[in-house]
Amino acid sequence: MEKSREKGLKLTPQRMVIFHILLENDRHMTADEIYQKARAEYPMLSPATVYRNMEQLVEAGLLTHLDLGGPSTRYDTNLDDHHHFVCEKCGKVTDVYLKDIRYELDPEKSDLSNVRIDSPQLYLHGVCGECG
Amino acid sequence: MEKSREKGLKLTPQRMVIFHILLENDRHMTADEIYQKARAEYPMLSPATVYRNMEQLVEAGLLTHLDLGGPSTRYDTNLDDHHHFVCEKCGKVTDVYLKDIRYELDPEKSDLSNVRIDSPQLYLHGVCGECG
DNA sequence: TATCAAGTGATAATTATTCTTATATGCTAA
DNA sequence: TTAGCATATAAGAATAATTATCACTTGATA
Repeated sequence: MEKSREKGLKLTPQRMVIFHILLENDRHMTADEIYQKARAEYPMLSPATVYRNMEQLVEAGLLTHLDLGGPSTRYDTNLDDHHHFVCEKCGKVTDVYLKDIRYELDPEKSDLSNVRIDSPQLYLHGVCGECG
Repeated sequence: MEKSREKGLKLTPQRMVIFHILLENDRHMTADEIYQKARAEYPMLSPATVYRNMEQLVEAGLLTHLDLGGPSTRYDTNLDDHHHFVCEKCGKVTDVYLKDIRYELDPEKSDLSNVRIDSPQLYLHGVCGECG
């Protein structure tokens, strides 16, 4: 029975709390933000558990990293093909859906002929409605 | 003489060393990488001085932050209008110059009509020639 | 010359994260 | 049914990156 090689993620109470937080909140939280909220439901939760679980969820393909400056890694629960707008003032992140994106390299300055591009990610920086 | 209100950045020896490092090296260094190289030239240099100066240079418009996941902030000395390719394997960052970039929002899902967009930044993730 | 802003090194402190260790839990094989 | 293993955990130590604090220096300015 080839069963033993599976490394399944068990659905522990801690994970259920984390899932719950992820479902109820903003899509672009840091591990610490999740930890802070989760302790309300599960006070003995340890930060290490949250950090560990977040990375496991990334590996399992349920989350992705979001790289927006700032000290802490953010996680994105939105797995759709999308992009981001970031407000420079308040830091709020908004998902941006595109119908189309196309870009043309400047061949004199950039040669990407020998690289494999997986995913173009567009980050729109600016000032949001509330701040501007 | 309206001179006293200027807050000039003095050209201290420490700053000269930092400039020197910035000119001679990769365009996407972390503050610590710069510190490590700079101490060779100026052993009593303090890390705080490097971190402090890097942020001052950003404020002065001579550098920009580069947001590429990973633990440390990177600084970009290239002020041209450009974008970045990041190798997922080795982490190397390559400047990408575009002749043109255009994107079309999906109006049903994204409304950016009340935001001001300063700069679209394209990040191309993939695998570089050496790694792929 | 007294003053002051800018700048610095040393060090403490903070933040974000990871590691370590001892322990728990539930499945699986004997 | 029970030993053993993989998965998981809390707690706290440890680490890395960065920032804050403080006392001191320096060069320009009033």
